[in-house]
Amino acid sequence: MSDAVDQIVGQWASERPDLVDDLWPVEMLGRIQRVALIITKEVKAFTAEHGLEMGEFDVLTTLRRCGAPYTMTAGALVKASFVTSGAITNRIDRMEAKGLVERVRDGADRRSVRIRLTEQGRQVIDVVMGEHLRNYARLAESLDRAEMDQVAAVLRKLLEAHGDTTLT
Amino acid sequence: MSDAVDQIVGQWASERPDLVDDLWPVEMLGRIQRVALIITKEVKAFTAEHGLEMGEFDVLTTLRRCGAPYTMTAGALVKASFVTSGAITNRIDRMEAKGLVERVRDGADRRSVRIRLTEQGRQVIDVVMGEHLRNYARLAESLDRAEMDQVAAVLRKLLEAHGDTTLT
DNA sequence: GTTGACAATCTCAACGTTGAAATAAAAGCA
DNA sequence: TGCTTTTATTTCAACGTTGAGATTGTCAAC
Repeated sequence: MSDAVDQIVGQWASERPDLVDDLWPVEMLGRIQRVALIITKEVKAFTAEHGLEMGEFDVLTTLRRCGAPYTMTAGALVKASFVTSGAITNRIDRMEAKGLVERVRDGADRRSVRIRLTEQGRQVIDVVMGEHLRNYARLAESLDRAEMDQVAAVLRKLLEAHGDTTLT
Repeated sequence: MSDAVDQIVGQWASERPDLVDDLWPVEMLGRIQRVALIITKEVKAFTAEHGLEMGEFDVLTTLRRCGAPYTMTAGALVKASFVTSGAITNRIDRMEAKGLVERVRDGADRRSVRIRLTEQGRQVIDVVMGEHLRNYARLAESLDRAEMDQVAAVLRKLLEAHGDTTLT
């Protein structure tokens, strides 16, 4: 069988025969990009069903999995995400308005702001996370576990090489 | 060794032991998302060095690899991309102002617009594509070819399952 | 030929992010 | 104590995308 990347590579091979020996990275990286776009669209649709932006869902999961009292500084959320500080400020604004998180000014260092999951926020993410994992499983159901393990192992190596090793 | 996804999965296992048996899709899909974010940032930085948005680069490659006369309708570009018609219109506007493409109204069906690579556009993409492939190779240099082939084969299967099999 | 359904593209306000500048507080040091 | 540097967050205009609607053109049926 063949997918869209096979066609793309085939077109390039026809149009730029001088590049045929350089097309091999596209076979993996091109597919990673396309899979990511498809998965992202699916996850966006999923979170929208629960009234959440993907970025808001990301903040909820980050706060929840760090454990009680479900609190991180704004700066820590920036480092744990792939977005800038301005984006985090906006997300917190929206989520605070929704009652999902609250800002707590730290007495010790009043520059920093602690973002804390509210009880409502914790209940929301505890429900949504379970469904998210079921949705994730559905998105991967065409593969068997051995195949997924192979991909995971290689991509772990790639992430390590790019320094993606810590959350903070 | 361990990466950020190992830590994320470990946190969830601690905080939600009831979900441990459901976390396995994160091992693959979570890593795909993170690798894609890293690669996207790198490619954005690369195209910016050549004065191009990533979306503009995408249009250039799509037109170039379809072969002479390097022409597609706006609708075909929408289908070949992961964005809406409004985004394509804006991209074409910008690229036309830069002299990279030109709009040619079709005589046969005047609703449709043929987008054609200009000579300048073709020269730009022919240079940039070669460098892009070298950059791609650099981004994947921590892996050997067998590992990449494994990932590519599994992701091809996943893309097929999600219907990502044709360009148009 | 006129009508109505369909198709291709463009328009535009709303949205989330970026990135640099502004604000405010803490820390280092004379 | 004063002064500078550094750190944490917020502000804000510019940017690209979305998504619904408007515009314009085609085609089949009558």
